[in-house]
Amino acid sequence: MRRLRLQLCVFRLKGRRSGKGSLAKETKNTLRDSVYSALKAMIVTGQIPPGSRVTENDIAAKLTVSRTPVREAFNRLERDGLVTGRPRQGYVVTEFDINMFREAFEIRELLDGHATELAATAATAQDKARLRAMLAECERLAAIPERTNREKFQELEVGIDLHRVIAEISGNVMLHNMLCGILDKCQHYVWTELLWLDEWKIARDEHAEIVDAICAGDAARAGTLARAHVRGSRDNVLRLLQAKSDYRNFLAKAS
Amino acid sequence: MRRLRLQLCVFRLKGRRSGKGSLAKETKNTLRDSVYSALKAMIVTGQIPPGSRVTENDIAAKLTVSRTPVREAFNRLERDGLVTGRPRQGYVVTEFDINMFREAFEIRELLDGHATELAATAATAQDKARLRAMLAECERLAAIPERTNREKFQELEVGIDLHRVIAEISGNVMLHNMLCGILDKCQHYVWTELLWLDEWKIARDEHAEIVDAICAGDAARAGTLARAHVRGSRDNVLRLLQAKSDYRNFLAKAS
DNA sequence: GCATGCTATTTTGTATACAATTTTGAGTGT
DNA sequence: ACACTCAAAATTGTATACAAAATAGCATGC
Repeated sequence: MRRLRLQLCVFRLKGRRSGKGSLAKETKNTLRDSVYSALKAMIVTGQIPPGSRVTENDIAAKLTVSRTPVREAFNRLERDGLVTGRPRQGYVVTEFDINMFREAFEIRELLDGHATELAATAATAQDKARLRAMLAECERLAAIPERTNREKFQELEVGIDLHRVIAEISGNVMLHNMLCGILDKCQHYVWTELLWLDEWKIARDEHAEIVDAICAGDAARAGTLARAHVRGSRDNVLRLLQAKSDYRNFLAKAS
Repeated sequence: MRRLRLQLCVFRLKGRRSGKGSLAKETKNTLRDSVYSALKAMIVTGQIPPGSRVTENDIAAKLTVSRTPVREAFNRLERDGLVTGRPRQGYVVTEFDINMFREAFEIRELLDGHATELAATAATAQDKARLRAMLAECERLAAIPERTNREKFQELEVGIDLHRVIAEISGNVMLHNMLCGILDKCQHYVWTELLWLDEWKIARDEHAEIVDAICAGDAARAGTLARAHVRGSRDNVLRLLQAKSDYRNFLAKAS
């Protein structure tokens, strides 16, 4: 059974402090929250790969805290679906499950579509500026020549954050929270499974169209575009997964 | 600030062991799970009223366990949105918030509608029998003459469970989980805020129509009915809340 | 050489002890 | 009578100790 070996953070996530060593008082919340954020960041970015077993002691030692806050963080992560734990067998980073991926996108089509409709009605001038700025940031990151995984990941993150922000603008807090939960999982999977493929590409044009519709206040069009975008993303991801699976089968047959 | 006084269970929830005294090995899972179930049942049924402050020590003492499993249960409950806790100020059973109620029903319209569509396609003969049995149970409970709150609550619970089962039949596990989370909250509110009103009535006929459509395999009709039913429930609840609010205002003005 | 059973280690589950912070309340001064 | 201060109590946050269970490794027997 693969055992976790915590690697140093390759890069920092904006906003979140991905803790290595003692997580100081940077985030002056409770330790539990800090551990939660740190672990979540490590999982979502694939630094702790899916399927790896994670023990409380290791994490506690790495982060130089006691097991208690680590346990509580694990509880929350389990609730998020990022780790799965059975009674006395510890926790495992949730493995990729193509069926769950399908389910997630099926729900996203509903929720994202609705959130985008609401956002088109509710967006203030400030909100619109914020969305446009995110698009610009995406463009900037995409235009960097010979970019590394770091830039690729940043582009992915901004692209997904765009949907989080749209959900926030919708004004329905519960909707926002639910979508964020789903997006965390998707991000985790996309990053760990797909980003290494050269063919990966964020649908920048689709994002731009959606933002345009929101800025124009055209709720119906924004919703339609968003739903189509989710379907497109799903198909794109499933296609890549298929290619990856084929490749693996090819390797297996060759050996 | 109101302090919690745990009351004895007035009646037991089917399936769940609502723990009073030491929660024995009935559920042979971990203590954390037992505490979680017990607390959740107490909150959902309003035995611990919204707004009451809940301290770890009280619960731990009542259930004769240490604070550790209680803390972990609180963490999960907070994640469910049934209690809200601020860093060093303990936990409070989430208070009723009419806006959150609106948000929940807005999302339910999407998710319940979709789940019902899926269920109409996916339901097996066994599933259909199960749904019909639940309807029959509802009828039976409704027909009891001079029924007490106990029967009223049971009818409510079966009526809500119907939606949980439909979501389960849909086959989309994530959808099922999300809907269950929302329904828990709604049940909690309906029970604590509205059930005392005589006008409260479950829409038995609407439920029957939905089940009929599912059994007929008519996905489109089932979905349409489900969405209309959710809207109807929302309007019904909001109307009752308005009446309650008016009543309170009347009392306040009179004094 | 392989399977089986036992022990030893690891790891989680629970309890308790301690620290830090917030709340409460009494007491004092105006 | 009211407000303010400070101390004591209560409560959560964290650490550690102990118990129970599961895993892993080794030895033994076939």
